[in-house]
Amino acid sequence: MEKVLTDKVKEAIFSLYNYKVDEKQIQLQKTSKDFTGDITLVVFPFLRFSKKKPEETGEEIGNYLQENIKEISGFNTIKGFLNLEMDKKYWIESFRKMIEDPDFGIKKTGSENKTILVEFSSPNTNKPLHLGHIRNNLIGYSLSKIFEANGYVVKKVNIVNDRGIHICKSMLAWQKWGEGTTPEIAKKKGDKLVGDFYVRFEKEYKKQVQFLVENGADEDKAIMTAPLLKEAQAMLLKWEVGDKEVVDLWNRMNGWVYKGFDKTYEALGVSFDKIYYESDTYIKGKEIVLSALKNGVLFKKEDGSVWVDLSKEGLDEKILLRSDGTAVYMTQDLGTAYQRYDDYKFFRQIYVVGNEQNYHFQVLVLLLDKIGYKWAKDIYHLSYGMVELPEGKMKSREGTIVDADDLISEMIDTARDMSEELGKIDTYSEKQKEDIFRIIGLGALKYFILKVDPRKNMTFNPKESIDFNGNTGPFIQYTYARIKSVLRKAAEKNIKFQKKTDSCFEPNEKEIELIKILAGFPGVIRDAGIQMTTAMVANYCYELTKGFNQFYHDFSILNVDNDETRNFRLQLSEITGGIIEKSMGLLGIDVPERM
RNA sequence: GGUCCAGUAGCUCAGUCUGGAUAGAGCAACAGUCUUCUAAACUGUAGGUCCCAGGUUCGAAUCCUGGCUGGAUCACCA
Repeated sequence: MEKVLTDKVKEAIFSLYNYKVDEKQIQLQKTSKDFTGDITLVVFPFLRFSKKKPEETGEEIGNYLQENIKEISGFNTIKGFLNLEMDKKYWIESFRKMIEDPDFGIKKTGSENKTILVEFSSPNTNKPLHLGHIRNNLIGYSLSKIFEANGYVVKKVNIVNDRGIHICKSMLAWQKWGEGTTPEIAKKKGDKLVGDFYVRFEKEYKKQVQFLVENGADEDKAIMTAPLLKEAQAMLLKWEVGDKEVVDLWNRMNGWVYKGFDKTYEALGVSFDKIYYESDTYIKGKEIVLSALKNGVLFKKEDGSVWVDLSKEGLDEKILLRSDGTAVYMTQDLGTAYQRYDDYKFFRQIYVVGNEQNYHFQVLVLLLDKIGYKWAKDIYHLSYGMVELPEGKMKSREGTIVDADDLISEMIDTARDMSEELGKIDTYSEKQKEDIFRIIGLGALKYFILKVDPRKNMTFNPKESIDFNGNTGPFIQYTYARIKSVLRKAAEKNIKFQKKTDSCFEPNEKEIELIKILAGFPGVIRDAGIQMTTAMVANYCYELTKGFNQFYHDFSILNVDNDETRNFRLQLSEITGGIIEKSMGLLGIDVPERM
C-alpha cells in the first residue's frame, strides 16, 4: 500500500503543480491516534511547489488521491497533515491475506541464501554465569531467531575462553585445598565449584600480598611476586608445553564447568550450532600473526614481542604476541575469526559482546583488514550495554554478582507463588504446573531484558525484582492463554469457524484497530532485523496484546447471536494468538496454553 | 588527559538511525470495573525544563557545535 501511495502522491504533485518530487520528500506515517485517519501524508515539503497554504495543498492532494486510489474512503487536513482514511474493505482484505498465509510476516529460512554467524555467550571457564551473561545469551539467541525470520541461514556460535591464567588459578587452588573434591562429592554444579576455587585463590593470594606488605615489601612488587601467582604462572607455562598432569587436570576441571554451563544454557533455553575453544583457535591465530609479520604488516620489538601499529588509523600500537611468544586475547580472536570464515563463508558475522570491548573490536576489524582478509568489513560488533544494579556495577568483591542459576530459580519461584495464590491451575498435575511456572518465570525474565534496546545499559533492582503485571512477559503470556481458552471453549461447544471472511462484513473500531496492529507484523520483523534490536519485537508484542485485551474486554467472542460476527472474532483471536506465539518465539519466550 | 557511549515522569523504559501534530507505556499513587469467553485484565485521574546553551530548519527529544553529569575504554588481562 505504501508503494501505491508513494507513486500516487508523486503523480498528484506532478499533475497539480507540475513538479517531479523526490521520493524522500514523501513522508507517510501512521496517523496519530488523536486524529481520524489511518495514514498521514506530511504536506509541508510540497508547499514550495504549490505556493499555497498547507490546508489548501493538503486538500488538493487529498482530492487527487481519493479519486485515484479506490481504497481511500476519505481524508481530512489539519495544519500540514493530510490524514487519509482507508476503506474498511481494505482492512478486511489484509485480514483475509493473513488468514490465508500461514507464514505471514516470517520469511522462509534460507530464502536469502546468505549465512549470518552470531557469536554470543563467550564465557570464561573460571566463573559461573551471571546476569550479564544472561543478557548476552538472550540477545544473541533472539537476534538469531530474528535473522532467521528474515530469511537468512543463521549459525549460532560460542567461543569458550578455556585457557589462560584464570583457569590455572582455579586449578592451583583445587590442588592445594580441594582435597580431591568433585562436583559429585561436593554436590555442587561444576561451574560453581570451580568458581569457588577461583575465589579461594584470590583470597589466599590477597593474604600473601598483605603479609608481604606488612613485612616491608613494596605493594606493587608484592602483587607481582607473591608465591601463589608465581605458581599459577608456572602452571600456565606447563600447560602451554603440554605437561600431562596439568593438561589432565585442566581437562577434568573444564569438563565440570561445561556440565554446569550446559545446565544453565538448558534452563535459559539457548543452544549453539558450534562451539569454538580458545585452546584450539589461538594456534591458528599465532600462525596468522607470524605470517603477517613476515609480510611486513606487523613489526617486532627488541624484546621479541610482536605488535601492530594502528596510529594511522587513529588508534595505538597493540600487542599480538608476548615476548615469550605466547598468545594474547587478540591473537586468539584472529584465529577464531579466520576459522569461522573458513567454516561458513559468512555473509555477516555478528559478535554479541559487551560495550566494554568496543576498542578490542575496533582493533580486530582494522587488523583483519590490514592483514588482507576482505571479509573483515562483514564483521559487526553488536555492542550491548551493561546490566547495572541501582548502586552501579555488579562487583564480586562486594558480593553483588547476580548469579544466573539463582535468578532463574527465583523467577520460577515467584511464578509459582503467584499462580498458587490465584489458584487458576490447581486442577493440573504437578508436572503440568511446574512446566507452566517455568514458562512464566522465564518469560518474565527474558521479556524484562529483551524489551530494552540491546545497545543501552540497563538497571536491574534485585530488591524489586521483576514484575509480572503491566508491560511484562506474563501479561503477554496471559493474553495468549486467554485466547487459547476461548478457542478451547469454542471447540467444546462444537462451534466451527471457517477460514474466510466475507468482504461485506463490517468490523467495529476495536476490531479494525487490532487488524491494523496485526498488519504491522511483517514490517516489525524486517526492521528489527535491520536494526538488530529485540526491543522492537518486544514492544510489538505488548502493543498487540494490549489491543487484543481491549477488544476482549469490550466485546464477547462466543456469546453473540450473529454467526458471521462470531466467526470473524474467532478468526481474529486465532490470528492474534498465532502472532503472539510467533513474535514471542523470536524472543525465545514460550507461551502457555493456560495459566 | 585521549577516544567512545548515555542523560526523556518519583522509578524502569519506548520514541532518536529516517526531524513533523498536544512527547508515550508500565510500575508506584489515587478513583472506578469481576452472577456473563481467565481481573496476571480493563477504564479514568495525577505526574515532563526530553541534562543545559547555542545553531540548522516552515518545524528539533530526534541533526550539528559547545558545555555539564554519569559510564566504558586506553594492559606482555580476557
